[in-house]
Amino acid sequence: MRILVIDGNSILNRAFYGIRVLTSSKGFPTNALTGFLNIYLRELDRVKPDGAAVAFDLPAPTFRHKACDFYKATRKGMPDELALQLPKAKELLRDLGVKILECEGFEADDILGSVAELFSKPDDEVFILSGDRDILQLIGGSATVLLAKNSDTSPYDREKFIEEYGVEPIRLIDIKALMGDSSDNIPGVPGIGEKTAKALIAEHGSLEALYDRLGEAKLTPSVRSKLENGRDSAFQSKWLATIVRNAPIPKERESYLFSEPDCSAAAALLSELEMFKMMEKLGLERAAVPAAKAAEAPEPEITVKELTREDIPALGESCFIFRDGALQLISGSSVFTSEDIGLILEYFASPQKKTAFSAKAAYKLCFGSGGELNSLAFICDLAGYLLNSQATDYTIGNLCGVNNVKYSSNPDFADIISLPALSKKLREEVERTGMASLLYDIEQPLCEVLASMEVIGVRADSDGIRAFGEGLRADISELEQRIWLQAGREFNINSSKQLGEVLFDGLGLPRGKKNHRGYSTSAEVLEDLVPIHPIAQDILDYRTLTKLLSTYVDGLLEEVGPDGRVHSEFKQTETRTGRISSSNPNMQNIPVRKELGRNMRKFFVAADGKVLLDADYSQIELRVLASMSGDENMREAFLSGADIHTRTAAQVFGLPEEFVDPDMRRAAKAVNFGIIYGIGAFSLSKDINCSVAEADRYIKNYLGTYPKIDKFMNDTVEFAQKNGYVTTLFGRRRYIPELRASNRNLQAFGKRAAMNAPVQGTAADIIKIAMVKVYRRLKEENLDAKLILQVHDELIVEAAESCREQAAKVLSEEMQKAVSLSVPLTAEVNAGRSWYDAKG
DNA sequence: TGACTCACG
DNA sequence: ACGTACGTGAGTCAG
Repeated sequence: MRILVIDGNSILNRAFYGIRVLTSSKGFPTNALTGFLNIYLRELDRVKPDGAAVAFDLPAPTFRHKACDFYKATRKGMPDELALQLPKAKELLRDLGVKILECEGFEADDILGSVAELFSKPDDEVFILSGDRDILQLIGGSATVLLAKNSDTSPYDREKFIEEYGVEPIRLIDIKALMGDSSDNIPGVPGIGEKTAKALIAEHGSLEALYDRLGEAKLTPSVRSKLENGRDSAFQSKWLATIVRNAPIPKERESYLFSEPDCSAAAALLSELEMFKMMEKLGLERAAVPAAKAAEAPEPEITVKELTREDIPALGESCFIFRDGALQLISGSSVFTSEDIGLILEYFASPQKKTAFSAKAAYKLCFGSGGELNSLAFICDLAGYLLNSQATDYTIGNLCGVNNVKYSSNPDFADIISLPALSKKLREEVERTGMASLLYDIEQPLCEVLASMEVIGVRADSDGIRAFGEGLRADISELEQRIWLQAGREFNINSSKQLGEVLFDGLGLPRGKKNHRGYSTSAEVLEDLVPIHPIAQDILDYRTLTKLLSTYVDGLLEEVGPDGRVHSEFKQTETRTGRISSSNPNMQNIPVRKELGRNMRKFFVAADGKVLLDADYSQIELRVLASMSGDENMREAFLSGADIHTRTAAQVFGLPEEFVDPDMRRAAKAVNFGIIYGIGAFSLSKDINCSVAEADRYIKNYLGTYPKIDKFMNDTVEFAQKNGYVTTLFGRRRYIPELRASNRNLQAFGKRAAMNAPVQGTAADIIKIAMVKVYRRLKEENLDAKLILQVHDELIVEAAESCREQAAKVLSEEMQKAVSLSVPLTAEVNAGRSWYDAKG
C-alpha cells in the first residue's frame, strides 16, 4: 500500500508562520489552514497515495512517556491564532476522508514512526511529510521523508540523506545525542557542535561505538574531555532524540485507505471560514443553507422575465447587475434579463431608484453610447470595499460571505435574489461605521469620473514610441556584447540566477545580501560593485534599458487602441489605503525620475487643437500629517510657505536656513518621507548612506523638533491596537489584523502600516474629492476639457486650446479648496503638448 | 505560480 | 536573535 502520513502540528505550524495573516471577515484566522491544505493537495498530487493520515500531538494530562522534567520544557505554547485553527483542520480532514491519528501521551512524530513501522511490508511505500528534520531518522525500508522547506518540499530517500549527512539516516539520533537540540531541549554534549558530532559519528558509526573506543580513539584532548564529562548526557540525549515506533495506533491497515468524503460538511465548514478559493480547488460547490433552515423560511416564488419597454415605468426600486453586456435586474420577486442595449439604456435613464452591484461598466456603456445613468442610489462593491479594504475582490458571492447575508437555497438564483438583502445590510454597516458620507459623497460620485477617464483615455504617439524603442534596442545589444565579453561567456543577463553565477562565482566579486534563491543582484548590490568592476555599471544600464523597452515601449504599444489612445483601467477597490490603482497599462508608474525614462512622457500627447494640463499637489502627505497631528512647528513651516525640507533640516540641526547644505536637506527630506512610512533607523541609514546610530539620532532629533508628530504616531498605533483599525480624516478605515499576530515581524509591519494609512489614506480622500469637484465644474462650465489621468497627487486634464486658461483655473482652484486643513493645500498647474512638457 | 527586480507616488 | 519604510503593477525566470 502507498500511504501519505503527515505531521499535522509541524505542517500547520510552518504554514502559520509562513503565510501572511489571513482571516475571515469575523477575524477568524485561516492562514495555517490555507497553507496546510495547499501543501497537502500538492503532495497528494505528487504522491498519489491509496490513503492518507494526519498525526497530531496529544500530550497526556498528567505524565509523559518520556517523563523527564526538562523535556521540551522550553517549547513555547502555541499562539491562540494557531490553536483556533487546529480543531478546524481536524474536522475538515475528516470530512475529506483522511484519517486523523492521536495517541494520548505521544507526539506526532512518534505516531509517524509507528505508521512507518505498520507499513513496512515489501509492497508498502510510506511518504512522511513534516517540516521537522528530526523525522529524517525514519528514512529507510519503505519510508521516504518529504521535508517541507520554505515554499516547497524536498523528498529525502536514503541516498539523498547519505549524500548530505554522510551517515545512515538512523545515525541522526547519534549525531543529535552529541550536538543536542536546543529547540527540543536535548542537551547533547556541551561544547560539541554539529561539525564535530557529524565527524565523530561518521568515523565511529554510532554513539555506543564511539564511547566503547573512547580510550584508543584519535581525538583532541579538549574533545576527549568533553566526551568523557558528557557521557550520561549523551546517552540520555540519544534516548530523547529517538522517535518511538510502537505508539498505540490503529493496526487495521485498511482503515488507512481514503474513506468516502463528506462534501457537504466540508463545503459548509469552508464557507463558514470564507475559504472560497480553497473550495474551488477542492471542487466543492458553495454550501447551501442547511436543509432545516431552508424549510423554516420558504423561498419566495421567483419569476424570470425578459425585460420589455412596458416593464420599465412599472419598476419600483430595483437593483441591477450589468456584466458582459447583459443586464439582470431584480424588482420585488421578479428577475428581468436583457441584452438589448436600447432597452438597457432606457432603464438606466429612467427615474427608478437603483442599486448597482458594480457601476463602472454601466457608466462606461452610457458614455460610449450617449446615455445616462440616473437615480443610482447605492453601489454595493464600493460599500463592501469601505467595510473591508483588504478583501481581494468584491464579487456578489464574496460580499454575501463578508457581510453574513444568507444565501438562497435555490442555486440558480443564489446570488441574485439575495441582492436586496445584501445591499440593505451593506447600507446599514456603512452607516453604522460612520462611512456614509465617504460612500455617497466621495466614492460613488468618483465611480462616474473614473468611468469617464477610462473611456476617454490618453493619446499615445505610437510611432514616437517605436522609434524610441529602436534606439534602446541598439544600445541594449551593444551593452549585451560588452557584458558577455567581460563575463567571458554568453548568458542570459535577465536571469538573476545566471547573473549571480557570473558575478560571484565567475568574476569572484563580493557577495552582498542573500535572498531565498542565492545572492541578490539588485541595483543596491550592483551599485556597491561599480567601483570594483566595470561590468556592474553596464549591467545597471542594461537593466534600465531593458526595463524601458519591455515594460514601457513594448508593453505600452500593445495597449494603444485603434483610436490611437490608451484606455487604462482605474480600479477603485484595489488598495488597502484608499488610493486608486491603474493597470493595462499602469499609467501611474510611467518613468519620470531619470531623464532617459522621462522621455517616455513625450509620447503621451494632447489631441490636435488641445493641450495637456498637469496639476500636482505640493507635499500633500506632509501637509496632511501636519494638520492631523496639529504640530505647531510643522504647521508654521507650511503656513509661512517655507521649503519644508530645508526648514526641517534647519530645525533638526539647529541652524539658520542659510546654513543648510544640500546633504543636510537631503537627509531631512529622507526623514520627512520616512516618518510617513513608519520610519526605522536601519532603513533610513541605507537611504541616506550614514550609520545606523546617526540615522537614529536624526529620527530622535526630528521627533523632538515635532513632538506632536511623535504623539500622533504613538496615539495612532495605540488606537489601532485597541480597535483593530485606523481611520482617515474622512472616516475611511483600514483594518490591521497583523497587530494581533504573534509573529513579531508581522506586528512591526502592522505598526508601520497603522502609522502610514491615515496619512496616505487622507491624501487619497482629498484628491478623490478634488477629482469629483473638477469633473463637475468642467461639466457645469461647459468647458471642452476632460480629466484623463490621476497619479495619486497629480491630475491631468486634456483641454481645448480655447479654454486652457479656464480649465487650468478650475483645476487649481478645486484642488486647493477640495478640503480645508489647518495648513494650506497648494497645487501647481502646467500646460504643454505632451505630458513631458506639461510636467513642470 | 512565486520570487525577483524595478517603475511610480 | 532577526529583520529592516508605506502603497501599487508589470515583465522575466525557473520550478
